[in-house]
Amino acid sequence: MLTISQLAAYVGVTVRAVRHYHQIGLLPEPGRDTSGYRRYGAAAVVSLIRIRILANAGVPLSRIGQLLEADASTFAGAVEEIDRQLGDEIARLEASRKQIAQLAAGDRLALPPEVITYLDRLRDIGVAERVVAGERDGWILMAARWPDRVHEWMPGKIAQLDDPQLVRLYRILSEIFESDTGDDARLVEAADILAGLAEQAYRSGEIDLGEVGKDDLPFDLLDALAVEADPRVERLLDLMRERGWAGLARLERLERLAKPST
Amino acid sequence: MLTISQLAAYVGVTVRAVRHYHQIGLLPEPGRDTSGYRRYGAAAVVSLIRIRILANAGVPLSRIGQLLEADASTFAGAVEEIDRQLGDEIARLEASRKQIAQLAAGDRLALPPEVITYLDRLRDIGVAERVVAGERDGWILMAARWPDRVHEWMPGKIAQLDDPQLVRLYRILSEIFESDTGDDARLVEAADILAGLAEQAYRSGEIDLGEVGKDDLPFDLLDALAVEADPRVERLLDLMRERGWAGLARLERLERLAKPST
DNA sequence: CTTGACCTTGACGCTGCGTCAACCCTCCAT
DNA sequence: ATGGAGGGTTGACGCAGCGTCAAGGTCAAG
Repeated sequence: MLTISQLAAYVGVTVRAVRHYHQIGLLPEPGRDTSGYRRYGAAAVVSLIRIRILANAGVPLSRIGQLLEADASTFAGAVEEIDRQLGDEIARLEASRKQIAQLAAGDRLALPPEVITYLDRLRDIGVAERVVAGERDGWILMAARWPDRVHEWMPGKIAQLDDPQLVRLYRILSEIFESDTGDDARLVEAADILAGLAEQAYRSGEIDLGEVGKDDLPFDLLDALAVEADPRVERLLDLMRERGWAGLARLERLERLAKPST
Repeated sequence: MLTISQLAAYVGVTVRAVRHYHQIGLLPEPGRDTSGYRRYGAAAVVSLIRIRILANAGVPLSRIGQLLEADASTFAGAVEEIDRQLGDEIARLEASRKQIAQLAAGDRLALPPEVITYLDRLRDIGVAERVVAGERDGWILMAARWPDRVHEWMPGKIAQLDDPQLVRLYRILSEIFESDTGDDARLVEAADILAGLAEQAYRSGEIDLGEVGKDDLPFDLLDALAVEADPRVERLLDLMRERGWAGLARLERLERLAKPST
């Protein structure tokens, strides 16, 4: 008769595992000797080995009990199902691996490569890192809402960076948000340029976003994100409203001019 | 400002997950409104998205916090390590899949194919299913102790089945253990044949097991297994001892004849 | 008799949440 | 004003498969 540690050693499992199998009813509790120690016979060794064979094959403990008493066809069916589950699990992990490889390659953000390109172009133009980081977070929001559309938009966005007006705008914004002073004249200047660009886009019809434009939340979030990053953006929003435009990430023409808010 | 369910819906996670991230300090607790509800700004949305990007890539939650604040090289190193871990996990699962495929193919026991062949030969010879099952369990014990040696032994074992004496022995044992009567004459007959075979093997030197023979435990287990399967085996052991042999699975010559035990 | 190795039960820890439970808040229709 | 639906809150258990103390009782050897 074997003690629990001898049993465990023969089969190559831990004592704790054996006791666990007792707890869940997978391996029957053996008789005890006078001092209360568990004593195992050879049949228990065989049972434990068969349990481990299935467990090593990835069968969940909760199913091993049934499998050990199943007839051949039930067994085959169960094995097939477990194989499918293992396959799914492997597929999930391999998908994870691809994801993480992209993380390592990209700007460590898993943004589409076009967006990375766009952000790098901004840096080239001389845009401040804080502003680039804001843009990056904005595109994270966009990519989360419309993962498949973002790469359609980026060529247009990159092309827009050839517009000298836009470049000037970004540079002024960089100056503002890099300094800690509240230089209102600069903000007014930015608002004027932005309003001009909006007017131009509006007339050329570019501003039509299709059904994307109907979902307000992402654009509200983008504006809120900018305000959270720097409260002076609130003032910029006011200035835009004075000029007949609501919002910032998505500019909308106001029907009647709003009074400047207090 | 968003409620927790709006935040969760935007990012595509459950409310419970968001609260979990608060609990483990991965996502900072936001401010509360007058009624105690959590209220989230846009920055929280971005944080949550970034958390999910890493989590979907298989990064454990406990490491995501560090990763989000890591510089580029730290990040790259960590990503590499996580990729290795994912690779290990995938390898483990694929090993499991192979195992389970073998289970489905074999006698649903993961015994080496030679053993399956041997057991089938026993059935062909007319050995009772109970006895075959006993042999099977015995080989499970052997395969657990010497997984690499079993297939070396099987050709010899299979060849032995051509010996008419051995076939007769198996048939007598089948008769004995299929009936519920204690037919002692049959047991004596079996013991005589077995002793004869042992004598023959001993003289031809076949009985030398090398270093395998030095490990008593597996052979003790085999004998115990037989006794547990049918107590009449105890009588068989006695009969063998009377004939100068100890054990059953591995027969050893006794120096001086033991008195028959009571 | 002591020491060290082994046995016992009981209980918490890990991962990433799912799922009650029991209760409070808000808004809308009646 | 009220009631009900559909939010929100904390607290706690459950899941898989054991690892790892804790706080003892037991056994074999020196």
